[in-house]
Amino acid sequence: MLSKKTQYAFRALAHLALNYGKDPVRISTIALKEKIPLKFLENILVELKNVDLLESKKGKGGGYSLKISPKKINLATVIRVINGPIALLPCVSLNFYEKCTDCDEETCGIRKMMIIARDSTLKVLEKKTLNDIIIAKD
Amino acid sequence: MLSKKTQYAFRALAHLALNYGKDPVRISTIALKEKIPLKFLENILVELKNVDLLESKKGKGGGYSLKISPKKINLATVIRVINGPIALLPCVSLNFYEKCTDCDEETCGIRKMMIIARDSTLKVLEKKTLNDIIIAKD
DNA sequence: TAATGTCCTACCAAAATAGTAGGAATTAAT
DNA sequence: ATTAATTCCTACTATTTTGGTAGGACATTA
Ligand code: FES
Ligand code: FES
Repeated sequence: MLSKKTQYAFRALAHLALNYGKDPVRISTIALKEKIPLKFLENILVELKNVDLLESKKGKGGGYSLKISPKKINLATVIRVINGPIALLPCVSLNFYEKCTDCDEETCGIRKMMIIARDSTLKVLEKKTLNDIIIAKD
Repeated sequence: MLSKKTQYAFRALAHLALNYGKDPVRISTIALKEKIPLKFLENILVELKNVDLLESKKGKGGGYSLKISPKKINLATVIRVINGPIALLPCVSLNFYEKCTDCDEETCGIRKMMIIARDSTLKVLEKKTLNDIIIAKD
């Protein structure tokens, strides 16, 4: 399951997606509207900014906004930044690969199945975007 | 990601699948061959027994064996028993549903996307079985 | 009744999760 | 220049989950 932090990230990003092209939105506004703990949200938004999904402006009239179009931010990207690997096992992760201890990759049937599962999941998560989230509301 | 415990469970089950129809296998044998901590493995096997995937025999000549055919044990079942929910959010879990706090299910676009992702993942995990794991070795 | 095995209860340390606190840095308006 | 508004940074903390271990009770077979 995704962490609450990741769920918060999605809610915040969906909020910002609705404001794409408009003025920046303050953290406090997002926290209030989306009911996310303020200081926790601060951490999340900075992380998203550090990977260039968001941009920020300080001082009066400042806040956060999406750096790129909601159509170009897919769900897999967000999950990887905030939550980590999408694959079910480290040995099948594309972005966070680690060798399984005491298991031989060549002959491992578990691994082969988990590759199939991963590809099936990724097919959805890499195709669906923030834009799909906000249009799905209707 | 799946816990190490779940990965151990799969390794043990794959081992037992290869012995399906034969004599029961001792915990200590599985622990040794699959390199799983013995006492930890005990816990795992008891859990799998409690949901009727395994059967056990005590005393000399005893051990564990699959209670049903490896073709009838799918990966989703194993994951749910040892690891918990497969869905990415509590609000889209079929077997471990919980309401999201501060999020309205009717209008939530995040939820709608995660349902699609869940179905895609389940399509694989519910179709693939222990038998697929052991034949995939070749 | 002794040996062989599973089963049960309880405990433990390390890591991850879900935050909180306090202030520094930057920008904009006065 | 000063002040107010806002993000940004560092660090701390409590709770839960993970990944085990220990010791013996219970059941089965020879
Ligand atoms: S190599 Fe990763 S599970 Fe076997
Ligand atoms: S209802 Fe579960 S994420 Fe919105």
